Amino acid sequence: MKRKITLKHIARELEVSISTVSKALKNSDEISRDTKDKVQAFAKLYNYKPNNIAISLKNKRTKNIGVIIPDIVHHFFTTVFRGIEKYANKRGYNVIVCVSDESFDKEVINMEMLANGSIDGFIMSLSAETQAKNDFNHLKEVTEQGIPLVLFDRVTDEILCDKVILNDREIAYEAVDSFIKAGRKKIALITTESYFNVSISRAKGYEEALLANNIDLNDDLVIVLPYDNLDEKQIGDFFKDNDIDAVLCVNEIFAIHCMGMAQKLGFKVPEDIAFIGFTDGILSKYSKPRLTTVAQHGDKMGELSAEMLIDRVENESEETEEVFRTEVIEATLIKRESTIN
Amino acid sequence: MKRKITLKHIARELEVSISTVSKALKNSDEISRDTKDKVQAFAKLYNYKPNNIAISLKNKRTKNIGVIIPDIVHHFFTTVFRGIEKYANKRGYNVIVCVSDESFDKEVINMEMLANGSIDGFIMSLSAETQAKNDFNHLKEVTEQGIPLVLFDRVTDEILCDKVILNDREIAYEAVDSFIKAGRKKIALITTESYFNVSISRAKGYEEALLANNIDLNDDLVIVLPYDNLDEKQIGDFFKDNDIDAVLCVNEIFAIHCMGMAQKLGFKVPEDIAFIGFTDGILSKYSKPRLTTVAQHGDKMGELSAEMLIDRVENESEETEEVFRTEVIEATLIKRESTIN
DNA sequence: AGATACTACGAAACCGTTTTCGTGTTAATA
DNA sequence: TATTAACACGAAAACGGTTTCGTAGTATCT
Repeated sequence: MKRKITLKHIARELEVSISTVSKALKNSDEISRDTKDKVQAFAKLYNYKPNNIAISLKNKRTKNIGVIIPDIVHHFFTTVFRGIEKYANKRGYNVIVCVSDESFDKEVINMEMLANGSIDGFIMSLSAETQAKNDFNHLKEVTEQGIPLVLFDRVTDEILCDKVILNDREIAYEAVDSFIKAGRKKIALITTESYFNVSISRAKGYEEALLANNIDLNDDLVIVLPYDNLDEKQIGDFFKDNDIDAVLCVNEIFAIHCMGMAQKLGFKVPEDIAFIGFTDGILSKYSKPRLTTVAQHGDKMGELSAEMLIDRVENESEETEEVFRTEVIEATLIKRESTIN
Repeated sequence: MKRKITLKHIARELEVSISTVSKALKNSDEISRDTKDKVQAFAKLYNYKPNNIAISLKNKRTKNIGVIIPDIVHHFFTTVFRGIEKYANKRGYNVIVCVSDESFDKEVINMEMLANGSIDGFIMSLSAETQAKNDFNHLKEVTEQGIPLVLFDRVTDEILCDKVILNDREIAYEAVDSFIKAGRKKIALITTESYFNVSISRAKGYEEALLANNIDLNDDLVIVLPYDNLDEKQIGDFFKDNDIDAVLCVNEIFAIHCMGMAQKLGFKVPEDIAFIGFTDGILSKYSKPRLTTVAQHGDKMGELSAEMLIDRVENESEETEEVFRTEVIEATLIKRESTIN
């Protein structure tokens, strides 16, 4: 077992000082050609690689970024993560992932674990609990320490930092508008608890589209479901008790699930009821009928988040008045069979 | 912006030495009650937290583990990752993830990035390209340096290290046997290129089950599909040209895809053809009919991998002759509608 | 009173780098 | 020949901790 070799070893072996070795490996012109050759050859022979930790300590830069997401087994977050990882790697950064599991406490613990030198900056999406509690002190502490932070998708106005969001309102408007253009008028919205900022935006787009088309809002056509543990009966009743010809769902699971329930009740999709869901995941592509969805372009969101974070990390020098950006990713409507008639 | 406070700051402020501060914070009984109180109060007031990087350098332990997986947007790997992250966090470790994207080169680069001090050990699953090339020098180098390594699922005999695998052969046997017990005899296998160790095992289980039931092997009933970019025609022809009443697919996408194609051709599932797939992902739960699958218990696999890795990391002291373990996770057959008749 | 033993703390080494600054040697210049 | 400049290198500090060891001062014991 050949242990890692250090500058000290090389120095001792070659009977020069550590500083000389360090400089020689960096091709400093303070060092003679001869010495450089000797050192470089030796280093290559023994496969010397500088110790990242030591460099991090010296530079106060880890080249690691911390990502905290509510859930990893979830298509949207997974694609965002993939975008982050891809971009970060390209710029020589590694990614440390923590999963908050939608829990406020875990989010706090994870941030604290990472905030003590392990990472140069955070990319995160708020947990459900954090949004419900409306408590962002852990984020404040981090930003006050000067650690760059980028929030994506589930963001909050309470924190000043860079953000990357989806044009949720506009795309929901567009989706509902497309229903109306196709001659549908009894349009339902299936959403989550309102503390999700994205749900609020999507609901707003839904309402605006209806109003713009002179359709009255009808509270009966809006149903709020828990994030998990869907109640079959509640959904079934919703379809039975209301006269509905189109449904916008704020996520993919809701859409697939509700579409399934509606079909079970005898409704034809899209003839009787059309469906559009958010998140263009794998379920939408393989469902029957294939589901029309809002593609959130998680990859792009992740890449952009990583770019914004790394740029800020690397330019923290310019202590100009910090001016934060909020970038908007344009969602697109992927039309499939659940809306064609 | 309050910058991070260090031992040095506290020492200077309280007019004691750095060593005293360090010991006081660790409640050393070398330090008087008075001094300890003073230091601890001050530290709490200014929210002192030791710098992880400095500790890592000193201890030669980062409390980070590196995870390299071929793909993150893939249910099985995602659940394994979740298991790893959950367990690792419980033991105070963070997880750095790199995605090899099924590429040999990326796998190598990622390993090298992490092997220079960033992590205490690796958990990985081989990329398709690595398995095809059969080149494992990057793994050898890492293990020779004494960095613990755990391989899961896609493993190789070429490398001596801890491993966590699925009882692929046995569960494939069980699946095929269940087809036969249900009266089916014309059983197809839809698999991937044979350099995947798991595909080989599954094929073996398939064959053994047939032979054990006195059914002759028929090469026509075994089809090899590329990992992505499925060819509709090829699959359609497969069902048209052969007389098939049951299909075992080595992954979920193949299963869903092929089941869809078969239905499109007019076959009834499960009446005409029954399907079983590997990976109990979200597709299987929402498909029509719902798909019978082999649950690989990725979470458990991840947890076990992390446990084995961390145990080894923390016991590297006991330089006993290294004896490596290969643990087997028992897959289970989740029976759903695609096999009930 | 002198030897001994605690107590409470500080100096310094160490982890593995980078980087500044100082210096001995040689070569070029006045 | 004395001065200066260039060259090639090493010592040491620094990053932020931990830990070993040495010691001044006081308390205890004979």
